[in-house]
Amino acid sequence: MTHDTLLWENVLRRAGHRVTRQRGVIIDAVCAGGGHVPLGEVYARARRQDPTLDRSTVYRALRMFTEVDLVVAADTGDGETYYEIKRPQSHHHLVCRRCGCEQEIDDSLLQAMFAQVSRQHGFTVATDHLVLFGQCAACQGESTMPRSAAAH
Amino acid sequence: MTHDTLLWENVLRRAGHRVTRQRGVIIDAVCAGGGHVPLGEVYARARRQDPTLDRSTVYRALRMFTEVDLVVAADTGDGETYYEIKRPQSHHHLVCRRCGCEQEIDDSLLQAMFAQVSRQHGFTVATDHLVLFGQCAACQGESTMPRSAAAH
DNA sequence: CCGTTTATTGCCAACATTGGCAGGAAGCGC
DNA sequence: GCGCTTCCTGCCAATGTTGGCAATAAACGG
Repeated sequence: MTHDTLLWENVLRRAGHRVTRQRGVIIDAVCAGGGHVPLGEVYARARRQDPTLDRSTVYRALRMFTEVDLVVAADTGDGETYYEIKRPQSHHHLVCRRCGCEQEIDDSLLQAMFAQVSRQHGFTVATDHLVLFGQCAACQGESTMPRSAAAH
Repeated sequence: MTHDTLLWENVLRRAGHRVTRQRGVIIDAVCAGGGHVPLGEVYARARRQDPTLDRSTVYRALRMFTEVDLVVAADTGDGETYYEIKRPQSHHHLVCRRCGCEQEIDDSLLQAMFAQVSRQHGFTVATDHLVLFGQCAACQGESTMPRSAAAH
């Protein structure tokens, strides 16, 4: 099990939210998915446990989970939002625009930049699941063409 | 005028796209909006010039403009995507989660981090309009450290 | 346990965005 | 200019997501 049942219940209660059967099913579904799970998959998986579950409930639950830092949401730009159980150490993702592959990068790479932003603008960055687009190592090797020409 | 009429026409032609009345109206509407323009505003403004213009056309044109680097898109997380004429030097945005205010930051702040990503992962980041969420200077003063003068 | 209070749910409608399709127009060679 | 080819547009349907509303159930005090 990726999450401790008591843990999320307490997080919710402490934040003033109620612990419901639906929310349990939903957070289980996120865990079951492993890494990044698109909402559709969370919904499908949760529906198997509770066939009356509504999509709105999943959306609302996931948004709330994000607010209390139980899960992180990432928009990879393909039209769907992906969810993932929040790990103690936050991380970010690189998404290749060419082949669509994803890889994780460590938060430490960004911390220096965040600190600089804070120094220069007094702004504390709280983005804990950034998605950076670009081109992965493999795709770079094979592409001699300009990006625009290869796109379609 | 923020954009040179001939410029965008040539960019489109060179990329193998056609120059149409609709696209002209749309890029004018983006320019007229100044900085960040939500799609709805681009649409509304463009409709005034051409009442038969369809929403899909605006979406498609803006996506294409983004691909040929005439425009940059930014998702600030409020449900709408914002568009902006691409400036020679790319920049990014800080959005305060508390008060919703936005400020620009320079690309140079991120370049070091991008270089590091490239070194460690062989991944070339091509994100040229990042939106970082967090808390602005003003909001930090009143929330992180509830001073004597603070709420209640 | 039982009732009260109020967050939450399921249903439904609305909004933002994308994709398919047939008619229309841009670009090009004549 | 004229016609051909192909891209683009407008219309419509579908998908992803959010919000309103009445019924329901969690949390809490008696």
